[in-house]
Amino acid sequence: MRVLIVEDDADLSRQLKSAFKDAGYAVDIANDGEEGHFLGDTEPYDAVILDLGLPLIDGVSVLQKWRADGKTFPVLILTARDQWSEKVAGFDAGADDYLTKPFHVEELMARLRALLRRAAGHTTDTIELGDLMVDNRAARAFVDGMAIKLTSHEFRLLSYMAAHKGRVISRTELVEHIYDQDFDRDSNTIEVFVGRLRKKIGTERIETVRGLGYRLLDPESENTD
Amino acid sequence: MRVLIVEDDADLSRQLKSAFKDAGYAVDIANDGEEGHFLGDTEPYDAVILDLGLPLIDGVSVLQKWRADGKTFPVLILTARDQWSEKVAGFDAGADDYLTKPFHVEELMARLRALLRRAAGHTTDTIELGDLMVDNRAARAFVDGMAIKLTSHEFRLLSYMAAHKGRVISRTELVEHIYDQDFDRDSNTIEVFVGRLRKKIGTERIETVRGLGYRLLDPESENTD
DNA sequence: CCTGCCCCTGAACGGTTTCTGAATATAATT
DNA sequence: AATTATATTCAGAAACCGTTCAGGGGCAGG
Repeated sequence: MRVLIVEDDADLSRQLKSAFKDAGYAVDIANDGEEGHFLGDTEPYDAVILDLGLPLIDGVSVLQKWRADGKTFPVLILTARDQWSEKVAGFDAGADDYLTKPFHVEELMARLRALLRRAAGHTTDTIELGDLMVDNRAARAFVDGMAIKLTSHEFRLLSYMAAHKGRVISRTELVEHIYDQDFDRDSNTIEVFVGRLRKKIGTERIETVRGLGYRLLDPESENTD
Repeated sequence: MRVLIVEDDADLSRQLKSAFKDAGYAVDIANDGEEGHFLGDTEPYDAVILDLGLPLIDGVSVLQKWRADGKTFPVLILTARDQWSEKVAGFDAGADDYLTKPFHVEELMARLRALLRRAAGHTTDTIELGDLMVDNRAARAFVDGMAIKLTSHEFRLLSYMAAHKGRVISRTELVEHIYDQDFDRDSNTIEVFVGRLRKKIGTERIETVRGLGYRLLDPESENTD
């Protein structure tokens, strides 16, 4: 983890740098708003600690610039005591947290951990198979970046197959996973859905394994020959 | 957005509930740690405000239990002044932010907005979807710069959908997040609200995904065809 | 304290999409 | 070529959704 500290009080920044290094972070220091802005813009930090009272450019402006440029790293701002209106301004500029000076270093560390933990909570909900992408969170599928319109059962089918891509999946298994309990399956609904799905995402993507079921092909891991 | 407040001071919790309702949130109150723990475990909150000094079970324990159970909603803890060691314990138990009593309600709101915003992956209080803008801070919406008159529930609906733009949101999820506890969802109020909202912001902005729910379109990221 | 207004709720109805199941056509296997 | 498995097509049925409306409740202004 790499952290940027933008702070003009040299004593404080040195102290913080030392404490953070001990805790296992890589730390950069900027002594004024200009330098801070430049570093934040050009280096890939995991988090930033930003003093609001800075020479050259003030902290809120630096933060606004970063956010306007699409920087998303978590930012913890440091403010003087009893400046709660300033804190609110900082939040509205896109800060994720703040701390009032003076503070205990231990508390700053705890807050930083909380921010990093939170930022890491990203789990991708999408599955890609060549130029086919299945987005389970949005309940959509894309071919070549183009959204495909699928009905709810079509999507369920695709989603399940995508989660088990490359494997042969029996009709029974499909039925069990895309329908709830009571479904009277002496009908050919699965074949019908596979047909409709093929029409929408391309026939060749779903392979029929005669006597066993279907297989959704994953171009990444095909050793076809 | 639906919020849980766990606070034993009845005056304070009543005051907060009223302020939050005015700001367009659905709010539940728990008066002690036990009730708070139960509600947080069983209801899908978007955020929780948790007092650390509570009857029956203390706040830190409640939080630990939630996190151990895999609850990920953002939690803002309230502490008495100068109890910073308690705050650190709260952070390590998985809190996302804290506020020291006494505080300005306005500041609590700003912090809550920041938490919700962060949970939604945004950095500002306003969300734009083409020429539709949702301002969560002012609880207003604009189309083409013109303010739209929305009732409180219409706004809640829009706000929640905007926070999850591009994603399909089920009716159940909508009901759970725009109403507080006691609501008998054997009705079609959601459809009614969606209808009214469409009439105000334009029908085409909310896509119906049959069998799944609704999706608020984000023109920035549509490659539909 | 009362009145009027606005908003929310819940139900009914009608139109539309989607699902199902069967019939028919095509492909694979022996 | 016969047999079996899978595809395709289609129509009726079911599920789903949009709309409308009346009743009721809360809030603000009188």
